Amino acid sequence: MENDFFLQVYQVARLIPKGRVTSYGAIAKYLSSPRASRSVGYAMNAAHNQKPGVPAHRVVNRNGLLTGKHHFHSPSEMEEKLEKEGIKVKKDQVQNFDKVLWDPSVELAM
DNA sequence: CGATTGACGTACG
DNA sequence: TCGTACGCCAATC
Repeated sequence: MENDFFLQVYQVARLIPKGRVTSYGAIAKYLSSPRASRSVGYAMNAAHNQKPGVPAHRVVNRNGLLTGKHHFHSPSEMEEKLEKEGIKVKKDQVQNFDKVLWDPSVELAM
């Protein structure tokens, strides 16, 4: 359904498999708005208010950089969770980003 | 309704 | 290769 743009972002974010990450642009692209990467990040800003708990820590920028870690309860919580899922994070930078990258417009396809 | 902001992305120098 | 500028989309003031 054509829920709010925010809702779609949350839905996709929850679909991110464990040990995988995605980028704001990838989600935006999946929402038929490849240029709405900024809105995706904005949506994540409200993700804190979501009850289900959006795995925003699995969402990073195009560079695989944890740009949004500063918005978590703790700036280290993001990388800590990522490493906990098997993702290697080096100084806010996701290692093997291409390997752990989970693109909804590719994995979910169609 | 207009202006500003933001967890981005791409282009240009 | 690195830094700065501009554009896009949605929400908030």
